[in-house]
Amino acid sequence: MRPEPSARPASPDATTPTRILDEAERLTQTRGFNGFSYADVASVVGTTKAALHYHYPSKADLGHALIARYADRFMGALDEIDATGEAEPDRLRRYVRLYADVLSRDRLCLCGMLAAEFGTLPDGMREALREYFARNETWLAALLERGRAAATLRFEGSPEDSARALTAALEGAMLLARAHGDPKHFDAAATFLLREFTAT
Amino acid sequence: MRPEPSARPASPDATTPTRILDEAERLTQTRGFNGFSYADVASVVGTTKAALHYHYPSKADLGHALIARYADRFMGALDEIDATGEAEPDRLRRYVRLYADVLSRDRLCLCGMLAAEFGTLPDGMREALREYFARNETWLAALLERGRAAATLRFEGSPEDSARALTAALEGAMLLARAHGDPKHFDAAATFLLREFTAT
DNA sequence: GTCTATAGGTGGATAGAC
DNA sequence: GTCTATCCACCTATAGAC
Repeated sequence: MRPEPSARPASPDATTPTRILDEAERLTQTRGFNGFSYADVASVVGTTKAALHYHYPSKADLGHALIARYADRFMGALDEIDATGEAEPDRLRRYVRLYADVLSRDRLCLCGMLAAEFGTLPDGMREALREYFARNETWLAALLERGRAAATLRFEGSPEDSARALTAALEGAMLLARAHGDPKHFDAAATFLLREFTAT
Repeated sequence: MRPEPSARPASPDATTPTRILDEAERLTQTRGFNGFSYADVASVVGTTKAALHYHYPSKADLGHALIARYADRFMGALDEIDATGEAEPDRLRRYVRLYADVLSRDRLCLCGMLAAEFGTLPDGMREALREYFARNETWLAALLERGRAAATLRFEGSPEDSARALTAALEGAMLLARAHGDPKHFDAAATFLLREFTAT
């Protein structure tokens, strides 16, 4: 593969499995799960392909671990948003910012990337992906419903459908912002979406 | 690779370059540009890898041809929409239906798929992709602007930003509908978006 | 837990006959 | 234009020493 500009481990003090996941995650978010090899990860982590296979015997195992950790972190971030106790429009803005932060680090959503590679993923990873999006949308739908009940958010149709549309729009906006080479395109799309839900 | 259920050429009477493009297009839309090989295409077309390399010397050449044909067809479809002379809301519905039709054939937008693989694409294909989305959004922005002027469409902000948000949402909705395994998720998102633009 | 070495397969691409 | 045969780089994965 074409080597990345500065291929250095992001967290040199972490344990090996963590450093492997860190780099595999970065590569999946930038090049896709099919866009990197064990050799790519090993060269950045500073170890060998065999060591990777010791921690993650098959690439499907690695992929499963990637989704599990990413999902845990994301759900953790949602818990933090809930813990703020803010009103729904503010929580919604925080939710959108989660995506913007990923893009600002020149990455795409790990699961959005994997969704694009859905046709080549092993069954286990497919199921984990569906689970991720389902939990994501369940949380968002609950937020939308509370907001509508409190008259601070406005939308027609079911909260579930609106949550799915919003998630899809954010994933697509990340995708196209990167293709355009301009993160501001994401912000414009995000502004548009937030306006639709918060307009009086 | 895991062979597809029914691997038969879709257009057995067409010329070889066309049949190659047909199958490469199908594979890109289902598995991604990095998710298939010349051998995969050759086996379905009923020829050899060498014959493919005769028509498309490198995979980048093949990719460029894929984008060019897809873009031509898509812009042709936009011309047809314009030729109907319908009001903007109806044209917008036709535009959304273009995406739904692709999904109904168990495919994703070719360029959306390539956008996800952006990090691994050669420069020429990246440029062609940007061009595709730019033309797409220009057409859509013009439609939105006319609709707003005629008071048949409603949105805030610039037509360009709204067009980008809409395109992104449709691309993302295709992606997630496939991951969920349910095309109805796309329809729900499309309904939501159309309602936002056409609500009185 | 990490290494060297290598197996076994597939990737894109080419040479040269027909 | 299409074929057979082949090259070489790279892929995932394993064996076995340390």
